[in-house]
Amino acid sequence: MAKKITSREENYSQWYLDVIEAAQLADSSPVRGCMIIRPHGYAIWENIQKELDRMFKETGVKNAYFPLFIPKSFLEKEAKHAEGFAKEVAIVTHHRLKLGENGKLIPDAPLEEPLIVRPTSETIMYDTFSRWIQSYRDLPLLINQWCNVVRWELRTRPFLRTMEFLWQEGHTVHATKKEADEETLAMLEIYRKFTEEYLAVPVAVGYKTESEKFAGADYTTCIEAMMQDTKALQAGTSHMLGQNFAKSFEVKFLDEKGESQYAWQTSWGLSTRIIGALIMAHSDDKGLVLPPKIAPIQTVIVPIWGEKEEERNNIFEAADKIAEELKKIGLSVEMDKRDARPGAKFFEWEKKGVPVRIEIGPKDLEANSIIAVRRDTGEKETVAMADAEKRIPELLEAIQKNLFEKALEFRKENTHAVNSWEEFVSHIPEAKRGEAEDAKTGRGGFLLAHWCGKAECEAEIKKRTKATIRCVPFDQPGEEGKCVLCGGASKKRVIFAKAY
RNA sequence: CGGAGCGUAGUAUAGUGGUAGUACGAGUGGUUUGGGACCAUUUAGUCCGAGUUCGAUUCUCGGCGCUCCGACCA
Repeated sequence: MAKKITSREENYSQWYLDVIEAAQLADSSPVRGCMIIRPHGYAIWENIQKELDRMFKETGVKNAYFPLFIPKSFLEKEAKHAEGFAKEVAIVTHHRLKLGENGKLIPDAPLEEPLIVRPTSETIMYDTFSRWIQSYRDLPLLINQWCNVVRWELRTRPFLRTMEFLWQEGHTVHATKKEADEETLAMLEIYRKFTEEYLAVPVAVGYKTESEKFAGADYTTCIEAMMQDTKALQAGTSHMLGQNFAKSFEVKFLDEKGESQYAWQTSWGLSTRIIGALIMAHSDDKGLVLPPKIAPIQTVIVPIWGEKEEERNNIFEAADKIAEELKKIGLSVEMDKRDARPGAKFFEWEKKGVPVRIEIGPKDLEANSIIAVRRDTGEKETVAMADAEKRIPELLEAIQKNLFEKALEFRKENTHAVNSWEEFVSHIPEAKRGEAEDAKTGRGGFLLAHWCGKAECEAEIKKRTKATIRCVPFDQPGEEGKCVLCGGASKKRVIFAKAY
């Protein structure tokens, strides 16, 4: 029997920290809520970067880098943006330390203007963009930046909400509103495609409500995923900024008639939070389950040998040959020749989420075959050595497909159309200390319900159930209905869910 | 910053007002190797401080630490 790592029911976040061997620094630490990512977790991030970067570049986006520090005056320029981020920024006020009498270092030399550690880079980038852009010939400007940002959150959760996180933020500038609208949706589509096709995590796409949109945007679009505990996770956002920042930062251009115009802008981001989504969407009690397209190791080969040295050498030779063949067709292969028992190795690679394990032992060598084991289903099959380079990619493809379908099926099972308040609250999970007022014993999930569009109703529902509007989905058909709370008129259902 | 709970070996856990156990891990020697090996052996622990007591790991108070929950959050 496999040893369970830690029960998901008891403590979800501890469980996935265990499987990925990552850590969040404790609350008592001065850098509480920051995270440490070990090599195996970081390798996943590198693969995410690689694929996203490729997709961005196909649309003409170029990478650049801007300063970590933002002058306070920059953040003040766009009023809504300033208001939205003021509560959660780290501020640099000094630029030197002096040695005190007791050996303690004391901040010295205050800065004339405090610097904000970027919570996002709109302001510092657009100040520069205003100088880069002169005429319509300079547009569109399509810039992306891979960096870290800091948001001083009161309560953190590993990967899902950390004080410092890694992300990419894209910023584009356009001559027309239409072009910017299209860009906003095009980038969201890249996020959807990436998340579904590479991470095998199905997502709902739609608009954020006014109360949930990005501070300073005209509107925000998002992808929302469902985790295995039925809670929702915002996995990526794409914002139409309109001319809000253009007006604050003087991002102007001369059009074909020689007239000065404010530009239209978008920004879009996806962070290390997506690793949390990946872990929580697929993993089981044996550990991580990684979709083949993003797994740092796609196949691990575990040779099994007896006591005879000659036999061992023969097995190693055959294993090396298989590894070479698989590497030649582009797979990432790990060879595990360590002197340990096979069972111990199996468990270790399962915990790390490697999609396919290959076993080669004396019996297999004799039969000129190998054993291939799928991580998602645990199924074992015998494959002729000559067929390995054909069969292993097939298995990887099947795993990728199966993971997505399983997650999609789970989401379907936990999505409910509800038509009354009684029905709505019947799906809200049982109340714990200090939780939702109207909670019953439901399983949660996505609730498709009518909503009148008023922020007061949205807030009241949140207060009573802890469920928020995750998005106003693009693909919901128009349908006359009544707001689930106040009975006001509604033309479309929205997705309510408890969120991370 | 509030509310609750918990502090026993590297980790996970028992137990007791009088000698602190077990498992895993780690070290050594040997036998092993197709699902977390076995035998022998070694290793290491009651968060800190004060009080009650002949005696405190246990009871009381204070501190510190950790976890969970809440406020905050695109």
